[in-house]
Amino acid sequence: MPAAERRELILGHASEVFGRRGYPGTTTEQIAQAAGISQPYVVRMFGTKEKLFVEVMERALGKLIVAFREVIRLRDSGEIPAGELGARLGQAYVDLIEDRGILMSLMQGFIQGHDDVIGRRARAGFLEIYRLLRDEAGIPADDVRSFLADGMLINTLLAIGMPDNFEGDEAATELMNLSFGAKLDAVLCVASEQSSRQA
Amino acid sequence: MPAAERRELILGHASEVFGRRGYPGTTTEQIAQAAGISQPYVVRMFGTKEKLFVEVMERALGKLIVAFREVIRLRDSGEIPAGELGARLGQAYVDLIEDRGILMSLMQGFIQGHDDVIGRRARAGFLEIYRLLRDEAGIPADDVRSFLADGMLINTLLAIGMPDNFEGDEAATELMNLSFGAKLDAVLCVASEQSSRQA
DNA sequence: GACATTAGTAATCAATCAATTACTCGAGCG
DNA sequence: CGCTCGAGTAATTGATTGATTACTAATGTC
Repeated sequence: MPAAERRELILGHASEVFGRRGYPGTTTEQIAQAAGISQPYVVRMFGTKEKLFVEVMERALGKLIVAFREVIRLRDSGEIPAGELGARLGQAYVDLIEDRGILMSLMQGFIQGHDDVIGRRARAGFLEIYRLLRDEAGIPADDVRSFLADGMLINTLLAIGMPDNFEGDEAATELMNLSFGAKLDAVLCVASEQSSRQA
Repeated sequence: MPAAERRELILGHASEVFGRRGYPGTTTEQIAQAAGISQPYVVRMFGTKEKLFVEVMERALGKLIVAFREVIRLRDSGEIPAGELGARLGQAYVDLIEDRGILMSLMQGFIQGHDDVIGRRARAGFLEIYRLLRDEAGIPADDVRSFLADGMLINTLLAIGMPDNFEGDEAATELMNLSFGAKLDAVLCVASEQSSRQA
């Protein structure tokens, strides 16, 4: 397999494992197994575990930005009404759950703020999103804050494993309905897929 | 020093270190150093690192619940107007930042959802807060969701280290002003204290 | 004044993990 | 063929880490 392809394959699996277990909680061996290759090859391809994680974060941030920019483009070209911008951005965010590694590995980077390298990149990334929504999308600052807050709640619910473990709990069901809206079915579908893949 | 007192002292320091570095990223040695005792004693007092972390989470959750219940009591006894309940609860939450370990160790537990023991406890704790606000405080479900979202954004901003590294960044300053409100000064004060303590 | 009991520590161990080294295998190619 | 180069692994290593063991020093107390 050509190196570029293998690289992207590793990044995809690393994204998932890092997203689930966090940066310090993930071993390069776990990533190697997920990608179906040997541990030394993971290290060799990215230099260090830290560099791999930073690349995973950058890839996730990139996909998030692309998704948001596409919605903004649709608004600018008049394909969607300006009043719907917020709802469409929210929809774009929730859609990203389908590749859960994207949102989760980003979140895992966010809570690694104490780390010099990862923390710096995480803060820059977070502010990049903030500016994108405020300046490029033209959303009022406090609405951006509120939008980001909703996103962080979604991230937290995913990270805490709520979709995989809410079995019949009335409060959990209600909270998830309110947080994920119409996308809830898709979220649960992904959850059951991932549970079975893990087993 | 009597064991009970030492225990609480260790829990306090463990809360801070776990909150900053996360569960897998923290060593029992780091906690021992912070508490000024030997590493084996930390392990002996709590059995395992995992049990210590669960106790840290439980302690943090307990303090959060006490703070919220106090606000609800003030509303019930008429000492604060019912219309101010949400604002007062928000204030109570932001006040907790002064012991940053409380919010951060809880957050570190939330993103450990994949772990059987910690994840189960984290989910139960999160739902406990949800029910407290909805049932005991009587807040409409979607307002509770929104309140929790704001809390998760605050947690994320703290975890990402924004208060310690926003130096002159216009976007970061604006976002923090919007998120922490009047409490921003106190947040930054704690931040500088912790930075100097770390050095 | 022996004797527990409590509050700790020093030394060490087994396991884990990221990283390095030294290889192997196969495809292209002159 | 002989030879290199890209893709990959097996074996190993040095450092870290949670946990265990075996101790010691102080504090009552009968």
